[in-house]
Amino acid sequence: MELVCYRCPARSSDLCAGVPDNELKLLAAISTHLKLRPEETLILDGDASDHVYNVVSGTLMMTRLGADGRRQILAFLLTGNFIGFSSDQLYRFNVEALTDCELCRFERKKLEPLFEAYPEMERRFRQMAARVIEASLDLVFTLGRRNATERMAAFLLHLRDAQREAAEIPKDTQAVWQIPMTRTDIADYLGLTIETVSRVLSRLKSKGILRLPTLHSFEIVNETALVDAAGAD
Amino acid sequence: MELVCYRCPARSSDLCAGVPDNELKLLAAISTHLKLRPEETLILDGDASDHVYNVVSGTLMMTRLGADGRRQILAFLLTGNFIGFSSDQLYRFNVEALTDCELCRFERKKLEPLFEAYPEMERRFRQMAARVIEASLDLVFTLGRRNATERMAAFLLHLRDAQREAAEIPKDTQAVWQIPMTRTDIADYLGLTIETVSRVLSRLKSKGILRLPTLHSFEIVNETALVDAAGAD
DNA sequence: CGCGGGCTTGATTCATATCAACGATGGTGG
DNA sequence: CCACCATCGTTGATATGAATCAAGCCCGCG
Repeated sequence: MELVCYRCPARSSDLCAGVPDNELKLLAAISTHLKLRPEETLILDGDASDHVYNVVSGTLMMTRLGADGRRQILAFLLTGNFIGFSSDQLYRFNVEALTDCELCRFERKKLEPLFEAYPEMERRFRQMAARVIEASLDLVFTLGRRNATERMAAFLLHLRDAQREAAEIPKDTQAVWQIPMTRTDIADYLGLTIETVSRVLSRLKSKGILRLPTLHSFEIVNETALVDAAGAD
Repeated sequence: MELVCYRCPARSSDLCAGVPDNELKLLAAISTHLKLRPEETLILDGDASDHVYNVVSGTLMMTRLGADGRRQILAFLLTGNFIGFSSDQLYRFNVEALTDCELCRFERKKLEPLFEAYPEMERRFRQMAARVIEASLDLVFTLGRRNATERMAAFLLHLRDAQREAAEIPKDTQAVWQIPMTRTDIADYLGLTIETVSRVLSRLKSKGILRLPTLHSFEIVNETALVDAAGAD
């Protein structure tokens, strides 16, 4: 049981990093493992918020649906990310798997006592919340003040950074990065249409800034130009 | 000294509500009072994040500036709101007063021990963080998926709700509400231009949905129509 | 081999930005 | 107290970036 946590790819996530190795069994005792296949739903808008999750592997997305079907993707969730901040008894968003996913699931009310026992864990939890706030505000800036090209460029750089970090790849490594989501998902994240996403990618490619070996991968050929295209910030 | 907290308009804010009356002196002991005049700066991008704040009265705004001067307002901060979530040693945003403001200032490192002593306070702090996350995600949806009219309508309803709550005004009261910010501020919050804001307001007014007694106040004449105009969500 | 879903590309439309002029309002100094 | 000016807001004309409408492509799969 302990081994599960020891070998967990999300061991160093904020949630778990606050617990010392020798106390990991406490975490393991209150957690259950969970696997999801692509398109499976983890949380539906309106679900009771009595469980929280840690992403062990895979990619998920957090979405909100407007009454008339408009969809906004609020966040993509990758290895190490925490899911479950809620000020209410109910979740007000959906979470859905994009790829095969492994998650760690905690009952909220069992997790909370640990915060009293391990102030370090609680401290990290707060930092985690702060990071989520900052990520949301970054997206606010992007949606409020960047044009289509800038949004796309910033998104790709963000995707790369997340994968770099998760895989601990050194900064100057040239690599082909994954795009785990569809064009539609990207559009619904960046507040654009699928056609605009496609056009902007084509333009970045034709300018020699990107390579797009497959629909779901990219390589940055000219990083300077891409950073430049991401613009103000 | 204790009296200051007892009579504080933000006594029931999340930060302070976790502390029982008889322990208020602990909060008072580590807090200092602060007044700001309109346009004064509380936090500058890059400032050390070693103080946090509670808004006692007045309105402030949290902004981010792009390299080329583009500005996005990330949040308006009203009575009872907390300022200071940061995952880092530095703040990555500005906070500026819109009106005369009173604030309560805490040293972060003096506040944190209270969380251990008062788990209820810590619990409320987490809830507060969750609310900030939800507010940011609401704005993400607005910027990503609503048109100019919908943004404006949603914003006005939000302004009303915040004031209603702060002043504890019953739900069906007809009233003139304040608009503490300029048209430029509204534009920079909603990801629009000042001209568009102006036009949308004029249209809502000419349709008989709003009254605009002064530049900085509004009255909702036809609430149903306004809610309708706010659209999907 | 044909079919379908996801994607790209092109033509056109439309919402909002931009550019430009004018109007209101509030503060200051004569 | 009034007149002036600066600032902020409104309104109109035009430009433009992205949405919408419309084919057609590509690749995996039955």
